Amino acid sequence: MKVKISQNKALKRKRILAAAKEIFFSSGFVGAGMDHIAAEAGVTKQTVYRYFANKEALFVAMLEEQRNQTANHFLEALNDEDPYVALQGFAEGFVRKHLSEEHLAMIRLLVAEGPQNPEITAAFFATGPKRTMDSLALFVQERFGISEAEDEIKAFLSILQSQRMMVLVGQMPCPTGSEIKVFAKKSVGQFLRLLKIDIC
Amino acid sequence: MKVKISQNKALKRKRILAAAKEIFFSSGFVGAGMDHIAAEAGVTKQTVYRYFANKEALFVAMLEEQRNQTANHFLEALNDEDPYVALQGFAEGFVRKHLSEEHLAMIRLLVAEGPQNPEITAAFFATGPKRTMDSLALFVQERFGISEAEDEIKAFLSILQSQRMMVLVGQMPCPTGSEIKVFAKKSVGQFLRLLKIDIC
DNA sequence: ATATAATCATACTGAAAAGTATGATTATGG
DNA sequence: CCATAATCATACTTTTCAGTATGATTATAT
Repeated sequence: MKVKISQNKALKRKRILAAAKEIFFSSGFVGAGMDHIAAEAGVTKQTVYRYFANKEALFVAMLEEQRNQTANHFLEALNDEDPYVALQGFAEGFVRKHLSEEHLAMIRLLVAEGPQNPEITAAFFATGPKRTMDSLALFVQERFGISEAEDEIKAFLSILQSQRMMVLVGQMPCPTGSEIKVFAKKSVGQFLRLLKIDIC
Repeated sequence: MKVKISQNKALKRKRILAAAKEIFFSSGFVGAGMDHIAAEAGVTKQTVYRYFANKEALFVAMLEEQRNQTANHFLEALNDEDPYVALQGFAEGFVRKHLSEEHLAMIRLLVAEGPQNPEITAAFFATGPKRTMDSLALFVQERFGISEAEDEIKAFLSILQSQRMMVLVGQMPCPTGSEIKVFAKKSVGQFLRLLKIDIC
């Protein structure tokens, strides 16, 4: 009983990329096997090699796919009319994203394979952080009338990202949703203090 | 005579561990070959296996060795009579260490192999950060009369460590000595602002 | 000095995994 | 309906590498 499967090439490509993501994320670049990826995609190894020249090409294509599908929707929170609510929402979303399983797995891959392929990691991180920085700079300019706050913004983002490193390195377990809320609130408070804004 | 034996054995062990460090750091856990390590140590593979049961045992032993030989001498800077000089010295030493080639290589190894061997990374980071936190807590208590500054200290250390992540991930090149100085100064200023200490 | 233990040199085993080959089978387009 | 391209199933090649085996050689111990 063969179900008629649409042999759409783009679909099959996506299936292979999804399987590659699954396996690369869970096993790392070297740990992932092409047979394994093919099986996960419900496809033969030869089919994988018809779409991608070799393992590294598949890896890079998968990173590309991932980067294109990843949206920084936490920036939208900055549009809230109340600037403090906006910051809180941003901080929460930012931390949540940077602690997501997908993001952690990606960081692990990039940190591990980074030295061998520096251009890959550089490309992946080229756009994201810059846009976040710019959005925050515009935000503090418009809402608080503060310009030249680059150092404070960098510090803010550093604080928000600190848990990621600790989780990556086994210093702490991945925090829960409510723990993230508390942490985000504290961090926003520290950001405001750095900007010399007294909230109370 | 017994002493002489153990000295020779200990020496050979150290040579093997040094070679392992070299190769593991430059090639990663999987990329490092036992033949390669043995050659680097000027020893036969069988000798390596006489001292260490297998690759993973050698890896763990190497991490242990590294941890024991790594001193947090940046803590000594906190003893300076001028608290601002003390903080500046601490910050500089802290950043410099966390950007050293050795430390970066170690982080890469631990982040990459972390998921497979969580206990290794946990053990490695068990003592260091805690002692640093405690020393800083004592410092602000004694010098500034501030207790309960845990959140601010965490933020300070997060800021100081932020460049490491960026370097690891290819967002920025490893900063020079003078750039580290400038960065440390800025960061100390932000720490003081978080503590509500007005320096000017 | 002689037995014992450590090291050397070299080769082998076994497993894993990337990539290839091939003939059969199935889908697709004209 | 037929030709062509894609996919399947399976097996093979080749390489790499951890770990083992062995016999020779050197150091250490009693």
